[in-house]
Amino acid sequence: MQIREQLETVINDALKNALAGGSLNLEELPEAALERPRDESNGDWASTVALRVAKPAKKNPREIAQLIVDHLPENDLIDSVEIAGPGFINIRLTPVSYHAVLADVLKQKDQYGKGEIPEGMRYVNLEYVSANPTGPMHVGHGRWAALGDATARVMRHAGYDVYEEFYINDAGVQMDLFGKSVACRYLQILGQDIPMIENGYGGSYIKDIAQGVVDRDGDKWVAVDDDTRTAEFREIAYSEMLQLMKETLAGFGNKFDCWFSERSLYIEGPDGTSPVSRSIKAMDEKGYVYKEDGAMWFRSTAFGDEKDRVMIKENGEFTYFMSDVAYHYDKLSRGFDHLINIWGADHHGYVKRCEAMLDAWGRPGALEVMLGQLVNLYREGEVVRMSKRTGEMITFAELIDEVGVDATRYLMLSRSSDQPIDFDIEVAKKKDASNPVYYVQYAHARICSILRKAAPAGEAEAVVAGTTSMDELIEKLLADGADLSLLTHESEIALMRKMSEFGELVSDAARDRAAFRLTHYAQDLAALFHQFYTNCHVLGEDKELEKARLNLANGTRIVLARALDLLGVSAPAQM
RNA sequence: GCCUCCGUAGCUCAGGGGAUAGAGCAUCGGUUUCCUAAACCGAGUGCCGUAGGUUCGAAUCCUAUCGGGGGCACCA
Repeated sequence: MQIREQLETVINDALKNALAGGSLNLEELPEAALERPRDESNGDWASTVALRVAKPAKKNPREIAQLIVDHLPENDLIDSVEIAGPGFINIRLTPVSYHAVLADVLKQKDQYGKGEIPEGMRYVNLEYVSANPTGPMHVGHGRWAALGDATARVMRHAGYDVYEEFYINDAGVQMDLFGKSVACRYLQILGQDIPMIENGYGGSYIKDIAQGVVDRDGDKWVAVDDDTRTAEFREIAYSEMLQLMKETLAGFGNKFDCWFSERSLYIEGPDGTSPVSRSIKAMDEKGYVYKEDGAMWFRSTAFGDEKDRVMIKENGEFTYFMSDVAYHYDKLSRGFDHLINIWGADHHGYVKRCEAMLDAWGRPGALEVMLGQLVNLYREGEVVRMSKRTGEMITFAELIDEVGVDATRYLMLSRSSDQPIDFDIEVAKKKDASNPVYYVQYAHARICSILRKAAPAGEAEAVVAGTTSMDELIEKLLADGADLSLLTHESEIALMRKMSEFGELVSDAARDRAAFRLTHYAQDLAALFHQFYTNCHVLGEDKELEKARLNLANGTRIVLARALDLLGVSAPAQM
């Protein structure tokens, strides 16, 4: 049980005692109202319950606070209590309660801070990136890749069952244009003097794909009719682009559970229905579908959308929105409790109509759209959009190549998704204090270094050589346990206090879909470790103290590594 | 015009009802016979965009307003 919950119980008991004794008059038991004071001089925890109930209880808040303090039950959690200001109850915890936190970390290891989400809210579909397979991913997609992955990791640690999905827009006009563009380049390479098609794709990667076909197939596709060639090139180009995206994302550490094809929405099953037809039927049955001007409409205005939306055009073609209707219906039918989509802020206008369709199916609120602000790329303060090398948009793959996965992820995640990011490539590449990712990683590496030094001769070398793992070494080294009550130094207590916040941080960050908070936490924890390192020598101290401190260092390592892992950033044992 | 995100230290941003508003960077000064100085310690900076309102209490909630980003198709 976490410290907050334990404290809540204690405060609740005090309130109950005061109520039972008749010294406090309230209709119902108020909440413990615990918070962490910003200023440490106001204690480890504070309750504002006295301020909150002053009015209904018709009493001065300081008097109420005193009553609560007088009725506190016996416990080994609270060291001292102080009534401050208008009626704050400031609580200082015993060292014992912090030692229990560390013991918990050491026991639970990477499971520390794991939460539980009740059945019925747990199974979540998270769809993100979903870049069109008609070109390489740009830097903005990278932000969604980092954000989606970290969100999934954080939510999983909080107890959700997250299913990560990538929606491939492999149907529709853009795909055809893409295929035609490559086919056109192909013919040009083979000497035909033809112009690029109207609205064709201009990037040099189109030529590269075409050249690839020339190298492989020669002039095999020159003599065939246009439709065959277009279809063939569309598939070739599509699979090449998709493969490229999969490789880039895998290299970035993303693992999607599903790559969902838009085309599949239009394929009829043995029963003669498709996701498209089923989704329309489900809407129609509730009365939200109508025909007008020869088109088929969704009455989204019934749910607050500013206008109704066309699903099937007058000419019989499906709109892009139709695909989304079918896609979301399909997701629902796969049994998810909740759907989350991560979109760029430029899709803001599209949200309402998508939420409306879930209303229409009787699942209001089941879809949550996370809108993230965009990424502005800089190099030494100057805006860059184009790559110097290719003269085209800098791709996500190029960015990772230049900056590295860890720094890219960390910087992409280090601020709220409501905030646009100014990503400076040169700053991201710096390996000094101005780059927070290395600050955090360095703390981890420092801890590992201490642990290696503490190991018997030969064993550390085995780790460096790779014949045993860091985990095995630590397991052996700390097998005896230690007397954690020796950890009483201010810097030691501060570290344990920070560790005690981890579980709550994870569950809050998961609830608020705010993975970026983990970056702040990691930096705070790293800073506290560096302070501890400076103030408290570990090796060569009194044997028992050394053991206790090694355990504290290892506990810090565990939590630090977990925090980094939730961000998808590596925790190096050496730097 | 409508919708939405944002406005907090020199810069980049946290904090989103609670106490004297924080962090990193940058700037200046200090610390190494000793576990990684990629570190630590010290110093300064704020009409929390503006004006009203709600509240015991507002940077935080509400309204208005100013400024900036993004969006408002039978396009995808």
